[in-house]
Amino acid sequence: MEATELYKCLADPYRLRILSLLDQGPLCVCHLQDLLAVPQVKMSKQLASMKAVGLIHAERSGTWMIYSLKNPVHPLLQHNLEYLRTSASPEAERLRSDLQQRAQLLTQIEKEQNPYPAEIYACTCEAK
Amino acid sequence: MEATELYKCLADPYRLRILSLLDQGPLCVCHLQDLLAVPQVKMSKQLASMKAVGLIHAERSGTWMIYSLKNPVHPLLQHNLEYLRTSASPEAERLRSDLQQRAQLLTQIEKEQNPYPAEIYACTCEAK
DNA sequence: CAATAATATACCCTTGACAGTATATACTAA
DNA sequence: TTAGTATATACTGTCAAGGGTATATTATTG
Repeated sequence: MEATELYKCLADPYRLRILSLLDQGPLCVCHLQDLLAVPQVKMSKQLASMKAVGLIHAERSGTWMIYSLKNPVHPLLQHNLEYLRTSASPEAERLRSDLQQRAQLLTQIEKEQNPYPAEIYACTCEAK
Repeated sequence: MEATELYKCLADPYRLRILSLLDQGPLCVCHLQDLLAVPQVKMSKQLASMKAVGLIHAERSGTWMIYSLKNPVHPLLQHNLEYLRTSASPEAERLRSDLQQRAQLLTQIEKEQNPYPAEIYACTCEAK
């Protein structure tokens, strides 16, 4: 995949946030919808576009689709995510708060009564 | 400047090449036109757009406009250019060949009879 | 001032990205 | 099979990016 295509993905705040989240582990579409607070259709299309350029990968689990970064993770993507994770911009702040919310969501799924199948939680924990 | 804006700039191959070239030192529009082989109007517009978001900076010298990266160079840009400079993609190849051509152009300007004013050459050598 | 060189802008046109609505698909469960 | 849930796609409209042509601007030179 070309650098230009990757930059096009990174150039949208939502796609950037999705990639940042997926870098921590797989998530299903409904998780991503909740975390970013976007309508289903928008999420689905953003994911489809990144899948089309080979950045991410989808795997069905029942009615759920589990998305993850494609392996091996594009080194330029990794590079940028690592940078943003420690940078000081408002965008970077938001990425960090996304990750916190993700962690909360996962513990909630694990401990409380569970709207999502345990299978997905398991999936989000193994390095894909 | 927001990361998203920077990524939008990087998402165009020509803008990426321009930024890569300017990272080595200032250049005037006509140099950039020659190096990238694009029509004057296109170059002028790309430069204007990057100037508008505060990535680059222009300074007049006679009839010439000398463009340079704005100081301090955006660390995320620096990060990406450094990465691309040593990566293996076809795009990275092109960036490297651009830099070679730039070096040739500069020595040519220095040694042979000179279509550009020495002033500009001087300018391209000082770290802005 | 006239002519020329380098660069920028205005204008028009085409194309692609994105949003929203509705509908289709894939799967599960009763 | 019917209903329901999760996700994807088709369709439509809007808007911004980008290309090309022509023209304007700014400075230089004679």
